[in-house]
Amino acid sequence: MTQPPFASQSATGKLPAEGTQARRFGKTRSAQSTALLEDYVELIADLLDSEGEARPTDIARRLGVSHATAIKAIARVKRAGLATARPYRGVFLTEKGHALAHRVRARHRLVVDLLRALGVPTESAEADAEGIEHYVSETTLKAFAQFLKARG
Amino acid sequence: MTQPPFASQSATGKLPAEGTQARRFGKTRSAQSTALLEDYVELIADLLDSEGEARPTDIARRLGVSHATAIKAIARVKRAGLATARPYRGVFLTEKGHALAHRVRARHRLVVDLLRALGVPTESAEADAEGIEHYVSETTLKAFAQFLKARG
DNA sequence: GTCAAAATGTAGCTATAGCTACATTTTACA
DNA sequence: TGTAAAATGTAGCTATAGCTACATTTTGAC
Repeated sequence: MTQPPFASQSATGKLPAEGTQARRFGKTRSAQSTALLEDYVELIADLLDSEGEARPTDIARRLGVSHATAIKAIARVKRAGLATARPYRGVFLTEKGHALAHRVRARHRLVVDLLRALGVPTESAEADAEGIEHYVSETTLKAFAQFLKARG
Repeated sequence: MTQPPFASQSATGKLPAEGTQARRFGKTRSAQSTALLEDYVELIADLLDSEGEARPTDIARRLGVSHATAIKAIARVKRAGLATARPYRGVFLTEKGHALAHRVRARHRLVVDLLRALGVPTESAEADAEGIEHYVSETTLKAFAQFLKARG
């Protein structure tokens, strides 16, 4: 990692209250556990739309993991009630899975649009959004939407 | 593994090229592995500044994890060459650790400042930044700084 | 229809990150 | 100074996420 270009003026060096900080980190950790589910559900939805089916091998290739890893993750997605799959048949989303995919897609687009509005090149915006999107709260999403609306 | 005949990725244009998408996800995954190191290093630096020492119990309490979990993580931080610690003595940062802490702090402040500039309430900005900051590329950071500078 | 290749599934390994329970060392104070 | 409490460290459990290697099922070419 390299040096960020600027330091801001709002540095106080003060730690937040213990409980507050612990709550924040805890939230961040639980967000990590849902990030994978969200990535899989979004990709399954995309594949269903564009290919008509979502196969483990395609999912694995898209995510850059082995098919064994993908199959295990798909099992988790199924356990979470987001998808269904029968052996040697494709993966399908449940109602709940479709709903999540819809939310995740909208959020992804909003994050990408915001980054681009701030002058981030499309490639970087898409790449960074992949990580960022899982950690953006509803409150922050609303602020993003407001900002984009305000500036046309 | 060959491409199935129907799996042309230009079908809808919704999905990025396979390799591109796999690279993005891979990057996101490796960012996750460094996120924990960054969190610990930043907190150790903060504690060293404000308390004069960084003790495992304090670190654990701040992060909202058990002290055993913190000690294991500290071992990882040491293995990464970012900190030193002798049994029953506090944790200290190496040169490398200090440098990382500095970069991580600057990045954190920049992300918080940007969110606030976009109208996100301070509480949400601080909380979301905790997750977001680990996934913001240098390119995006530069865009953030530029945007903040432009609007004074 | 057979049979090999591709896809899918399973087993078992590593490493991380969390936990509780227990052991050890320091520290504080009566 | 002794001893109990606090802090620290260790052991061992769960679960996730990755991998390779191998087994099974489906598919497709002939």
